[in-house]
Amino acid sequence: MSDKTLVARAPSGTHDVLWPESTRWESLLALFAVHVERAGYGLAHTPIFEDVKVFRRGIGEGSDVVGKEMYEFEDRGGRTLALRPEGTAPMVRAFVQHRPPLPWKAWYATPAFRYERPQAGRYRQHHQLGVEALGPSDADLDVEVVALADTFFRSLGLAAFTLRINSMGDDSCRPAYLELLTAYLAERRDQLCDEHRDRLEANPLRALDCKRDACRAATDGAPGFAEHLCDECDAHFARVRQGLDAQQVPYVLDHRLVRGFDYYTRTTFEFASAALESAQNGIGGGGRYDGLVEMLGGPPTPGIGFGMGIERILLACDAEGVFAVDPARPDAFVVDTAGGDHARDLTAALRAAGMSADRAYDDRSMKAQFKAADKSGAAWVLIVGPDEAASGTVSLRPLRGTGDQSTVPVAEVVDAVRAAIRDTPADPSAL
RNA sequence: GUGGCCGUAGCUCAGUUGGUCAGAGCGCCGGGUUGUGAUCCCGGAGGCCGCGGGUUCGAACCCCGUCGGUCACCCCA
Repeated sequence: MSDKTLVARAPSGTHDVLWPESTRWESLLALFAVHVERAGYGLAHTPIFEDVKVFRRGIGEGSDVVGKEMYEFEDRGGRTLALRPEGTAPMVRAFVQHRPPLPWKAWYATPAFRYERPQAGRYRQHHQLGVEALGPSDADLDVEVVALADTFFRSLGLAAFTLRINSMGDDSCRPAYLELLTAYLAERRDQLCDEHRDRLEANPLRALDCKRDACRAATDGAPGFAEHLCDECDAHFARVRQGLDAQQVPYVLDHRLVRGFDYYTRTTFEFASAALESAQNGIGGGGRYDGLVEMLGGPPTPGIGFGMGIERILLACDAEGVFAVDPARPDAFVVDTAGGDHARDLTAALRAAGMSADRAYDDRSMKAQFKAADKSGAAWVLIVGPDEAASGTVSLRPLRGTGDQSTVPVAEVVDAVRAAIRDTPADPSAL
């Protein structure tokens, strides 16, 4: 393989986001920020790598993410670190380290790394938006978090998605339920698929969300966690459902919903897009993790949060034909066939006055410069040819919409463009 | 990590049973006489057919490997 093909290619499972797609990302981030900050969540940045123990303890040694998907490495000082595979554990680590006042409500936007076989909607570096709320065990906080995700998706225009929720109980009711489930599955051990027959004792919950027909049949009548919660968890879950109903957030109860991380307790939920053909249709998910802060060395502190995948959200938007973002168009484009001084100085003057301006380079023909102006989507073209240069003027011509070309003295150009923009409809494409 | 499919110009793709098969559309660049774009017309640049090896007189077309993509599984955003 030549050096060229070896180097000029993003690593497998990673991808570049260039303009104009990056404009969509920016918009998505901005919308998310406004959405969650309105609910009191503040932005937090944490390192993209952490001591590997942060993930091992929180997510769980037995999980696939920790067991076989982490980008783990040793730094020059001999520390064992890992690129973050998800956003919650690092945020909780930051909470434990700084102990901000409760309740602590924070949001994040971060890359996440998992060594998996790439396919559409599944990348080795993908990007997540999420929130975490620490402190209250109040079920209304669960409702707030879930509803925040739901309304965010809808604000993008997404409609073809479903929300599934379940309760994973807590320390006081999970052992008994696991025993019940294990006993039930043990009686049907022969019906389970190979994999889950082997994992029955280690993690019986996994069999519940197995997609193979054998397992599905065997688990169809299995006891659901929601029916075997302790009184406290049962009341909590009831309050959550009541709140979602009141907020008119559609959901379905799914006792098969088992999330992959060990830290989840009580409420868990997942959003899946029905518009995505791929098996990678999960666009967001999360849950309560009342024991995680302690696992990472902090005081007993309940918490809940969600994470959503930017790439998958955008794929879902494409599939539904929503959330198209128009790239920015410059206010003015300077066409200069009189040497280039005016293109250089006029764009600078316009930018200094707070307007956006662009130009062509390399002394191209007038036709070429006009083509460039058109492609840029500029609202106005400022023309400086030999005539204007000689008379100290600039011709101002609307590129979209109606209006005649006019000529103004160079000294008045900035003001003239400012006035012209003010009178131009905000949406040029509407013309 | 396991298995199926795929990999031709910037993009979307054609390329008959291996022998003018290196092409089209879009995009890009230039031109259509004297300074005005998005339409139209003409012309041009651009690809060692992912990469490496093999079979053959000869391979984009066959075989092997490798890299990448894609689909399913696993798991998840």
